[in-house]
Amino acid sequence: MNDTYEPAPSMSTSNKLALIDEYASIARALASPHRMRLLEQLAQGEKGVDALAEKTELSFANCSQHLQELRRVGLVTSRREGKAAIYRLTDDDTLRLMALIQKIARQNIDRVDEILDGIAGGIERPEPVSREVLAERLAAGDVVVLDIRPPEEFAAGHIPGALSAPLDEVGQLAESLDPSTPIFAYCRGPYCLYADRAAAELRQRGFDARTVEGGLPDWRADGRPVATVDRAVDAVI
Amino acid sequence: MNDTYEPAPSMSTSNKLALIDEYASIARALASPHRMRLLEQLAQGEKGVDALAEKTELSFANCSQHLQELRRVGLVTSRREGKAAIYRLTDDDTLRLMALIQKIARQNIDRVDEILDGIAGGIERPEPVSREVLAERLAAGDVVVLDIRPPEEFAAGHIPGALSAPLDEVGQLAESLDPSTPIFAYCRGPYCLYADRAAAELRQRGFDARTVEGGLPDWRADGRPVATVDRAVDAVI
DNA sequence: ATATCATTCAAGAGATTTATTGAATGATAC
DNA sequence: GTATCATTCAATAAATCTCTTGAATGATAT
Repeated sequence: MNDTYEPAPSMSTSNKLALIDEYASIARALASPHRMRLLEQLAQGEKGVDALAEKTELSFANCSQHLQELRRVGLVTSRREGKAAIYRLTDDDTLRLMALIQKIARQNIDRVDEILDGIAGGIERPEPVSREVLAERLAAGDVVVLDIRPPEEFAAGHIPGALSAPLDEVGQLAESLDPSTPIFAYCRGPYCLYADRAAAELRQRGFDARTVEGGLPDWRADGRPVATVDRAVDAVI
Repeated sequence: MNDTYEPAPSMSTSNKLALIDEYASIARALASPHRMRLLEQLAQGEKGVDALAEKTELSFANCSQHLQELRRVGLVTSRREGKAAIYRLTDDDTLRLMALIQKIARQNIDRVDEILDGIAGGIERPEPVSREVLAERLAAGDVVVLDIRPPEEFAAGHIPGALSAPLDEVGQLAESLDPSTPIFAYCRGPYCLYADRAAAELRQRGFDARTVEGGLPDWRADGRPVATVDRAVDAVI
């Protein structure tokens, strides 16, 4: 950009700035709702460009360009499989980054509450229940436990006895539930909002719905049992 | 913004998108080298607008606008002190977010190496030394340990026996060191690049300089002793 | 080789972001 | 009250990003 007469007495400013530019470019890659949605899709498992274009309702070329941008900064990687290009998140750091951003968004309570209130209808949110309580009530059988994550993640591992209830289908599922039975909802973890959104919607429909502290990873870390779904072939890797 | 005719059958799409927009806007706030530099400055401690404008070489109004953008998304907060507006990072999550982005940048080894090689001059980077080895060599007294963090952080706590060597001053300090004595450099932690940059520069000058695994927080977590600097009044909070 | 399909590249109009300028605000001192 | 200083606001031109279009590539099948 500028600097041409840099005597470089110590660390040269241009190198320092080059690194900062690198940081900024990673953030820039995340700074688009479309790319964020692409990452959310990829968080559920690797997908081809066509599937992603369809899910995100982006044009083909546009979707491809966004994916390339994400790849350029190392947030996703791709491989070819025949004619198809399969994209996936590079590693857990990408997930962690998304989770951290979501956590910060949540802590912007003032602003996010305006949005969440659109979901919750102004009803006050109850405290999450601990995993210990969840385990007790689950053993007693007097609660319904919902796994709000995408079906792929549910299949790969879930709390035994939980029902798979992807966010999109919570409303539909609610019609078959008894409103007098409490509902505990969980998702990916403390920074994931799926369970919050689902519980808010269920409370709005008159259910006694609460979220669970932490998500499946925390449950697993407690040393508690995890169930998987055996599907036709190798649906679970 | 838009949506007026949303029957909201289950989770309404507009709420979902509103949240994703919120995430993206947080990332967008980070997606500018200038704002990233402002955050780096603020990571060293709270500062007024004038100090930040000077440090980052931004015009006053421009600096103020960038800070407002960071505040808008909750990454920093401000308070008034007389006529001055003092800004600081909202909480550790902002630091964590920066660290994670830096880590991802570092893992983009292909690209970042091109930049780091500009610092390292193509010399291969040795493995970091463990904190255990550091403690032994420090006790034996046959190494120089450098703390590459900003002076404020050094004052608040550092490895006993370490010299404060802010990145900007490493080159200058090097002139007073014996090139035959190995140098161990540390900074904030595994995702902070200060020590890497300092060690690269020192190696380029002919020193045997290596980084330490982890940073001061890890050292502290090991239960090892930490020294502080007592300054005039309440420099250390 | 040719055809076909999925993906990528390249270029341009349109929208958004940025830095600058100069004026407005808010807090303190007189 | 007025003056002064630090900061913020508002408006504009320049730079950048985005999406669309249509052509180019790469892999497979015929």
